[in-house]
Amino acid sequence: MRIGELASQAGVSVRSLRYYEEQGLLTSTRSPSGQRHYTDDEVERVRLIQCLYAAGLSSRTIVEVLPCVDSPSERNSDEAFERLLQERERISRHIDELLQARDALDRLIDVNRAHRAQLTAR
Amino acid sequence: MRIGELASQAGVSVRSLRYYEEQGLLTSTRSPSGQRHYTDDEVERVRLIQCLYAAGLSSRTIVEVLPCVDSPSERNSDEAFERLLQERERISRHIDELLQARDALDRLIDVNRAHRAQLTAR
DNA sequence: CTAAGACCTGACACTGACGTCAGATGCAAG
DNA sequence: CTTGCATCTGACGTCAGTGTCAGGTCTTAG
Repeated sequence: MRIGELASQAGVSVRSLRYYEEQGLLTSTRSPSGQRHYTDDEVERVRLIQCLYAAGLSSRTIVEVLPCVDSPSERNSDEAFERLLQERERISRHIDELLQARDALDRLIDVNRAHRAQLTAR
Repeated sequence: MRIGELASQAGVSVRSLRYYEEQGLLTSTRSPSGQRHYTDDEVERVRLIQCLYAAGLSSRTIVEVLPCVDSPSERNSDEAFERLLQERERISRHIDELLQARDALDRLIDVNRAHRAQLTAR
């Protein structure tokens, strides 16, 4: 599959895929003319990458944890595994922050609804 | 209270406070010499702003919803209220994304733990 | 009064994941 | 063959919140 196909299947831009490769998140085989080719598996990989980005991991961090994705059976990934645990915690903290913020918004919404109800009643 | 005091009480940088003012999130009274002065209430306001930033709202969005904070009783805030609801939904969706990402990490962590256990056993 | 530290404005730097453009090449269909 | 679309590399643009520096003024303790 060529880059455009992968992009549309994974729901990202072609630009992003090239960027991922540049950052070491994704590899491609090249045709003699230099065009990138991908296997079907890469679709899932790109989706995972997107998921991690959405969770606030940076390219560099994703690179650091990739050993746990690519070779969980090898021992060379102590740092990667440690990083994985760290990021899990970070995400949990972030979720807590968002829950707090949502509560704050809910309180605001309630207060405003109350005032609006009054105005309507008058 | 002057800007340094507010900064330390609210746990943000002086730079940030000036930026908030520039963006219309915060107002200050000025001493004759031009120094900013704040009331105690502003501490809470800054904390709320920080909370909203942490939830992914931009300065512009915060400006848009501020009428709901400052004058929930007035009717001029239909758009603001609408925006409030929108942002609440956005945050909820973001929380879902984070939960998904955390699940993905948890699966990775489990797989890696399993492999590690095997290695240790040998 | 004086020195140190807080404050002022204005401006440039930075980060990171892309968008976008330019100019060149590859490839499939008519 | 050609036309048109996909792809290539390389480079610059963007956005937003904040760090940081420069050069000047204000305030306060001793």
